[in-house]
Amino acid sequence: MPNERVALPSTRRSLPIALIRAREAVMAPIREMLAGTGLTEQQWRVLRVLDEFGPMDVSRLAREAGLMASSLTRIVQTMVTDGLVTRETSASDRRRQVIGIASKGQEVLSENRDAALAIAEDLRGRLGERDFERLLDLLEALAECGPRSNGSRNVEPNSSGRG
Amino acid sequence: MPNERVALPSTRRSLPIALIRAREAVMAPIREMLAGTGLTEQQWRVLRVLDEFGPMDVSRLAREAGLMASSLTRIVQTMVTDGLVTRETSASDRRRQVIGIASKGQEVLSENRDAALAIAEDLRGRLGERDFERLLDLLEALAECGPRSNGSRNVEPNSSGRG
DNA sequence: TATCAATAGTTGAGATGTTAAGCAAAAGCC
DNA sequence: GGCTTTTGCTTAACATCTCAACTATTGATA
Repeated sequence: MPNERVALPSTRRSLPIALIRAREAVMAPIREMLAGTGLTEQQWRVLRVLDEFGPMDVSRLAREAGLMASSLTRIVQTMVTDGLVTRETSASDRRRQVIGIASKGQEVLSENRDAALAIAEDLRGRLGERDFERLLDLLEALAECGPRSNGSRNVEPNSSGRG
Repeated sequence: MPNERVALPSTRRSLPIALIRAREAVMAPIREMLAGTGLTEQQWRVLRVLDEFGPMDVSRLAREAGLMASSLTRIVQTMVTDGLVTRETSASDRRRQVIGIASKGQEVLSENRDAALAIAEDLRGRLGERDFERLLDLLEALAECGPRSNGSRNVEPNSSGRG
């Protein structure tokens, strides 16, 4: 029998779960599109960002594509091997790795541009122009009120067991 | 240099990326809360669902918690080992595995209930009551128009009445 | 009864998410 | 210059995601 003591908000109206379900629905057609290319959804995002803004270092690429730097390191390694992107050390700052689109990456983008556009417009149509924009605004507001609101970095020096 | 041929929507207004960023912001305080417990965010969701609805089989648990059945199999295995949940074969259908909360799971829930409630209310406050509800409605609508274009799958009559 | 299809759950493999630790280059300071 | 701190990226370890293949049970069928 469910616990009645404090009544947490229902998981049916839980933001974490709702965000996961929504992402699942949004990604379904994109994954279907990518199935024929051998790309993962993350690799596709990397190409999309580089296509929009041009070559950039790993840090910015991670930020723009919504990926963690540690994940991106591995993703880029695979993509370099597959001829999708290029990677070279920056001349002005040898710490930075500048990532750019390689020929095969351009091919994949060209071949899937129309399909991707159709998927985006279909989604926009289903939700409605107004709700679509409102949703993006709300998600952006949500992201803003998170980690970057201020310092307040809670440092708990614990590390209890659980190896 | 960016490709100009068709102009895909900007990644700055991309739903997949926006959803990931929003989830990141929402999960940050929850992860901080869970850091002291040794639970992952998925394990916490499992406990939350079982706490709200009581024992259930793996399929429904996966649906309610927004997890894939294959992931849940492994998550439950770990949680059984850690004494967080129980697992027993259903008497009426031996294919089904019924999952319930174990004593240690109840403990974790009790110990973190207040903190979880505070996090949820803080988020609600930051976004504002109206936007918070609107966001949940929009995310639900998005999830509905995804894999099953069926529509009308809504169980609750609260859909989009108000402005 | 034997058989086939559907369902519930599990497992395997490869890729990503998450955290912590590590290294090299750059920036700041004496 | 020599020293310390910060920054950018990488690696390691473990958990999860995703897809595909698999087992076991159930239900339908002849």
